[in-house]
Amino acid sequence: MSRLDRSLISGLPLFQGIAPADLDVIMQQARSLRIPKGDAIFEQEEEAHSFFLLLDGYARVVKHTPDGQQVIVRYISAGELMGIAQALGRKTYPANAIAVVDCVVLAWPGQLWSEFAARFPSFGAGTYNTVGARLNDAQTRFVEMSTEQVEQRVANTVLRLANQTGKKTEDGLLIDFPISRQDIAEMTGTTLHTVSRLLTAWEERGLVKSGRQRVTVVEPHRLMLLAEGRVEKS
Amino acid sequence: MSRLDRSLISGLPLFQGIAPADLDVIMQQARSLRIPKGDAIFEQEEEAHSFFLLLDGYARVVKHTPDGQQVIVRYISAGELMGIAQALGRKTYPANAIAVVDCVVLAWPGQLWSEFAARFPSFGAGTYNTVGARLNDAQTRFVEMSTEQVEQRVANTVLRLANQTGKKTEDGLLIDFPISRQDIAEMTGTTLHTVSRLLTAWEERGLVKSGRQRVTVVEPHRLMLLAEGRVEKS
DNA sequence: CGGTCTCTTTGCTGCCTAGCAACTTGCACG
DNA sequence: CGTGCAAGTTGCTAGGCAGCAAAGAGACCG
Repeated sequence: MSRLDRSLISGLPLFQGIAPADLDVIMQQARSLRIPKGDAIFEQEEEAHSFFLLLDGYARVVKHTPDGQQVIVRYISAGELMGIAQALGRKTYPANAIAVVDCVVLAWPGQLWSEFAARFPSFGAGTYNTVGARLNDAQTRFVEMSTEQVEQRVANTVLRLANQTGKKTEDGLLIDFPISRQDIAEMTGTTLHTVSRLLTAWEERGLVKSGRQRVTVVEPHRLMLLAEGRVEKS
Repeated sequence: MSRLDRSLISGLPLFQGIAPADLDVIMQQARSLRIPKGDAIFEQEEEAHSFFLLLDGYARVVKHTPDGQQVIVRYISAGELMGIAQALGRKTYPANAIAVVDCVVLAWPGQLWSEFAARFPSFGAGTYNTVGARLNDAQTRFVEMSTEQVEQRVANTVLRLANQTGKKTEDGLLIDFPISRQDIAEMTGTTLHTVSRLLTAWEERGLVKSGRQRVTVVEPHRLMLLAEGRVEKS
């Protein structure tokens, strides 16, 4: 394991207002892990032994249903906490986390969470803001699933991903990690076939460009109108 | 306003381990409100001035979509906290809360939340357990919406409500507050017509009994099988 | 550079369930 | 005790989208 320097985390909002000496203390107790693309960071039902900070890469949070289907709950970007079951009094992780690309994560033993939160109030508050945002997000997506049809849901999801991770290219906003039609289907409660048809239709209208494991939003504004159901469907 | 005694809250899990004298302090800062059936306790987008404890009754948490549809996010039972936006760093309430029957709530000014959490760690931890449970619930329902068809979703929802609030009657478990077909539809992303058809079909098979604003689960076990999709549909 | 595997596209069919409309039931209120 | 309204029921139709199947397109590997 390499030496862990506080500079890895000192720029993150979560650690603002914590003294450099304290950051060193925090880092001393962290382990750094490299997770190859496709490997699990933690798994559903597993005992929550650690909590994690994603330093680099992207991770996918996935829930499995009893009958073997899977649903993508969210994507995690670099700088975000994950696996914070302890903060919510849970004994096990509620989902799987899979590295979408090669990732670097920091891991701390679970019982340290409450210690950190007590010693560094801004850390605790920051975590709970994250939790609040995720709860809000989960409910928003539940409302979407309840009230919108597939095309609007897929449009909303693509827009969210582009906003969360989009990299500017000459064509538009490119989603920054490999994402298949199947992945988008698992986020929106549809099938890869339907997603494929939609992306093709959108591409013909100039809204997006897409290819193998790749989606670029060309015209966010028009796609947003479509997501809101205020224009003709494909 | 009537005198507020600590006995109103001393039995709740949330306040276990807090000294009677401290409970008195907590109660001194509370206002007690009676909310008639149908009135709002707080509203979506409104500034989060208070947080609440439902002392008696049931409340419905509802989100409105921009185009005027509404979705029922959850029901709150007596003894639960609600409107704890402050705990998650939110400035406004994320949804409406409506009294489903005449309710009694305690309200505290929002800024007291962090004070309580700091002085009474078990209170803070209890809140976050609640938040964790709600996040988990929201994600579970999202997965259901993604992977199950209407009949299974309605079955799951009716079972959850019966478990959460069910009163034993000679027929079975009766959901303890008035709930219409439309309400169930708004929890499951379907229409009142479909809910009506399902309840009728279930009643013919002896799984439930239902009437105007009333649902009784007669055979939870068989309904559960149906919810899991392991038996023939109606 | 060819073979293979995964991802993607696309046509066709069928079913679930939304949407509409008309009718019935039951509760509340004067 | 009748009247009115909200809640519930039910038949019919249509459409959105899943499911299946087969072919096409990249990417990776030896």
